[in-house]
Amino acid sequence: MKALAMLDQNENGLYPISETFPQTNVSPDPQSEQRSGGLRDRMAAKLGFDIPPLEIGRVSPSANLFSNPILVPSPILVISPGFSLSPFLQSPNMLSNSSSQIVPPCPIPNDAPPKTVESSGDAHATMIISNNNLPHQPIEVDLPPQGGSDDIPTGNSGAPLVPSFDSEIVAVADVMNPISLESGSKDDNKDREYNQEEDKVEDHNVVVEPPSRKRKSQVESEEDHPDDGFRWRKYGQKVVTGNANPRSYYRCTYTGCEVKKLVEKNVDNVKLVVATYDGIHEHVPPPERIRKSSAKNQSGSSISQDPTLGLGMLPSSVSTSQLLPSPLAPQMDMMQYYMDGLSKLPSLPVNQNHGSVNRDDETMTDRVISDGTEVYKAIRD
DNA sequence: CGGTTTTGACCGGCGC
DNA sequence: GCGCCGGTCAAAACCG
Repeated sequence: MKALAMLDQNENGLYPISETFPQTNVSPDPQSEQRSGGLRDRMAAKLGFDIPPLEIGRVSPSANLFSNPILVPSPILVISPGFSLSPFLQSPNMLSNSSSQIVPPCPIPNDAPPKTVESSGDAHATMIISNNNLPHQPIEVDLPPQGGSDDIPTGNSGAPLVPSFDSEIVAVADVMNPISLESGSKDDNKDREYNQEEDKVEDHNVVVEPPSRKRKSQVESEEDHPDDGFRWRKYGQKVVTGNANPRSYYRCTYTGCEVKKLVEKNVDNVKLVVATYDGIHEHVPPPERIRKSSAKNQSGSSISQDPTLGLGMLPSSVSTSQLLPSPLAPQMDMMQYYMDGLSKLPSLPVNQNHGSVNRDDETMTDRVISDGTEVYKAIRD
């Protein structure tokens, strides 16, 4: 999302939320589609590939997710299967480290070629981000099957409520320099195979349905098990071959949620935590965690800084009315959640120099927060 | 006291 | 069949 905002950066370096979050205009605005389309066109022009339109739907995610017929329908984002902003919001690195910088999903000038990375896992795409210690840090996100997924709830429009990781990641991979990560893992072969698939995608502009819903992220973290907004219960730990650092096994504690997470430290860099998510949360993060997140955000330390934030989560349905009682609450909560995420997004300098911190980063971030808050406030009012 | 973590044991898949 | 390995179980310990 932030990356999208960046792509639409105006000459002042600001990212008006009205364009950054065209879909946040919760009222059915016939012009919003037009605006969104305009932004989309500009982005598409910059990115060099066609971006399916974002759709705004008034659907009841709760009805789908929780089968509660009385809940007031709440506006949620319905992202077209062909495009989703979720990776940007979900990108832990984007939300985690104020000093980290994201390589935008578009060709950017750079003095030196980014550290080569390749998608890993059986269905991963790769995003390259940088950070002070790791100039180009990969985020690897597994791609869930597109469409036809039994367990991914869909809205009235049929678009998945669970954020889609497929095509947008592929799109990101398209315009970046996906290459090889020095992982040496036994998944490398599969990685290469999938890269070939991505190449096909690039050739034909067709999204290939990935076979796995696993998602893998490699993030920097001082913690062995960084908080990601969800509650996990550790059920095992094992030292696996090829890595002296033990691998920890976590299960989501949410009743009925089968999502699992494997966390292990990178062999080469213990500051890198590799988190592999198995499954997709079809529930929202614990409300207290969200509130805690907001509170912590203001104090500069939050779960949004968690490197693994959001992977495998369900941000577009965060605004279920189960969280807050007011009919307006769902919208507010969603907005707050997005704003929380936005507020933690570091600035996205187009000109990135090997992870060096843009001196204007903080200022730019502040401005973004300020603008976003103001615009959001205006929307709310 | 309820939830979480720890940790050794157990199980199934896979290669030899 | 055997051993290795990754993943899971479950009881005890720990913690707030």
